Amino acid sequence: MQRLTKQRSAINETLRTSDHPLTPQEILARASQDIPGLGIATVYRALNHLVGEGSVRAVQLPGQPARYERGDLDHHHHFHCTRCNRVFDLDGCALQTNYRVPQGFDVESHDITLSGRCPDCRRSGA
Amino acid sequence: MQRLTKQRSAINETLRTSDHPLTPQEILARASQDIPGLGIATVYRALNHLVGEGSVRAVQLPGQPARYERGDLDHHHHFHCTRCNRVFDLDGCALQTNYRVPQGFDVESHDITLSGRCPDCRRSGA
DNA sequence: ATAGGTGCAAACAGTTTGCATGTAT
DNA sequence: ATACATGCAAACTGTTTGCACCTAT
Repeated sequence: MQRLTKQRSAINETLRTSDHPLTPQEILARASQDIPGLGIATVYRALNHLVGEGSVRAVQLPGQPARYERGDLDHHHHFHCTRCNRVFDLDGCALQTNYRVPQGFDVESHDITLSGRCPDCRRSGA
Repeated sequence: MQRLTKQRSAINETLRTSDHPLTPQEILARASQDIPGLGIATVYRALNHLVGEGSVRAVQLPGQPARYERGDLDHHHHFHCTRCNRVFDLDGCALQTNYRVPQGFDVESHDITLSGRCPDCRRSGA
């Protein structure tokens, strides 16, 4: 039901070899080196399939285009550099362990994004 | 330098009397009752000004259009119901107090969104 | 009087979809 | 052989912008 094409392999491979989440455009740029003529629609379709399967996860940052990362990573969160706009993985969970929501709410998941300056931007910029 | 027009008053009033963040479309719908003919561009422009001033804050949820809330609220986070798509305010900070990022990162802010089912959807839906 | 605001429509960015063609199975 | 995938372009959604007109100061 799921066909393995060279485009999907290239997209998968791109995700698997990145140490941080990538936007569809970044994935297109990288995978295009292997598959000239690759279209952005194909990237989106592949990503949606992979997300559906669970082998890829969408990383949605406030006010940013979606980024994607492999789905087999341990639970973690992200750091968004507001200067260079890069996203870094942060290990572990930053949610307060005893945080309680009001009665009746059923929490199924959580997203945490820390923002600020990454080491590079801190060193060079102000 | 900042002119007080009836459209801005209406937009401000809409935000000030809501107990949860509103999308530009929701703001338009509500404020249009006072100001017939109000345009969506005006809503966006007013919101951008207000955010710039700090009197309004943007609430960006993963994969959702931006929502806006008054800027004078205490630090808090949000709950997003994945069934009805409503957003609720959660009091207090849910960030682990002793959470540390790797050396060199400068954390300036954080966003936390809990997702799941709200009491209404839990009661009715599955 | 005039700097700034408004409404409309056009322009944009990110994402999805229709369709004819191509290809893994 | 055929069901599914691809590439292109058109469509869509959320947001911004250009422009002529309007209005709070």
